[in-house]
Amino acid sequence: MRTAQFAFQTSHESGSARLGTFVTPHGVVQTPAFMPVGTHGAVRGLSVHDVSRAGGRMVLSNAYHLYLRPGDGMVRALGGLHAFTRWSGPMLTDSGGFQVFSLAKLRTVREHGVEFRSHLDGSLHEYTPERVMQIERNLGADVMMQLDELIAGGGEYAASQSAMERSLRWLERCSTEFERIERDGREPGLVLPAVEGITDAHPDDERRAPPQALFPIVQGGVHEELRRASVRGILDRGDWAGIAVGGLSVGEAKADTYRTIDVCEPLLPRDKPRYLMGVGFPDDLVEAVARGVDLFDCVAPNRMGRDGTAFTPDGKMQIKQAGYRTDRRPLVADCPCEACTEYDRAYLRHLFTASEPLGQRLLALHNTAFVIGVMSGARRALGKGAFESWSTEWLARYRRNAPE
RNA sequence: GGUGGGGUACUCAAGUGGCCAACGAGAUCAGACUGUAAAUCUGACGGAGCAAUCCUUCGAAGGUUCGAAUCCUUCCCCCACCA
Repeated sequence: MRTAQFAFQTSHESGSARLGTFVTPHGVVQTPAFMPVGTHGAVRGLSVHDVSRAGGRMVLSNAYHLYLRPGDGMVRALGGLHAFTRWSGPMLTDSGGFQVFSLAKLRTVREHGVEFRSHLDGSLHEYTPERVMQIERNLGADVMMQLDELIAGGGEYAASQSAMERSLRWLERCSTEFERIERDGREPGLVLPAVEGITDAHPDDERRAPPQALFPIVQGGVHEELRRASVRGILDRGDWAGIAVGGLSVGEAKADTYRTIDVCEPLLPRDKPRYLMGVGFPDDLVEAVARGVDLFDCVAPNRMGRDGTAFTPDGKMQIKQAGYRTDRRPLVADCPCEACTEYDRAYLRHLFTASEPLGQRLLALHNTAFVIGVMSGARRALGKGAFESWSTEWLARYRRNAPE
């Protein structure tokens, strides 16, 4: 595995929390870090400049969605995901494992793979671990995720076990295919779509995939033995540039989420980044950093902003509330984002009541900048050796007005 | 002046004797969203009450009926066409 271009180092620790540096072929990410989600090759509503200005250093896209549209071969023919989207920094592609879960009504899971009925046009697609590796290789993100299977939060032991064990078997197949492509180049039969201006869609040196790393995903629901077995199974199968923990924040109680991270953490290699998939409520981020997680992604900041909920140091805020009608204050005092420095709450509320897309964009931008800011706050505290007091105070303030 | 159509809750708009405090939509208010089928979804929306329930409503006033937004009479407005 050409992981030489991937490296991870920690410089400070506080309990399980770590301050680290994740090196990828497209740049360096200081951890803990939040990765904004750009499912279709764009962080919804935001430009790459918006994301960059918000402090984003690494973003993700989704292999399943890009495979359906515009097609992974098309992305490759257009120069790969970096060139296509103009995001020049580190990128990660999720495999579509989450869609096995979220599009449950449209698919059938078999050992060989997943049969998907496209949500776009109803066409049938076979999605195997091998095919997913080819897709993610064609997309060309720095980090690619294995195909996995997850089940709804708090799932039964047997179902969790079955999904966990299948994820391990699929990891084996993903890994084998990943190495085959590494060795033999991309699948020789692939005919790339014709793209104007590109005369030779795949010159010889293009046959070799760009340096990429494959991350395995720990599964096992909220069952401790299963989580431990999953981590052991993953580590038995090789050395990875990073390890993800998946299948959390999918409906289970927060206490179970935290407890499950606690179960996995001591077993995970200390010299590799840990990526907690799909977690991104501000308090969950801080709790997970305290439990040794380095990387996060989540659609919630963007989506909740789009739907009118803003994150603040004092908890959630619903900008549509009538009380903000004449509120001239910024959304969050001292927040450096565009929404907070250029506009006031009364105007932002107005944009929402008037259904102006600008309001959605500004709150999505703010929330994205906010969670990224929480991560940089955590890094500063770690660097000063003050993480424990910082996180305690941060969580106390954020939750002070919470109803629960 | 004549003929026809119409006035329903914040707005638009169903409803023509009991199942109507009154379909539906919008607006408004509140809430939810965690590896994005999400500019989505949920709830409230005449008043009071935790609730059973009670009170006030369908242009106005009378009337018929066990019972009316719905039927009758008169009146007030609006629209179209004809003079």
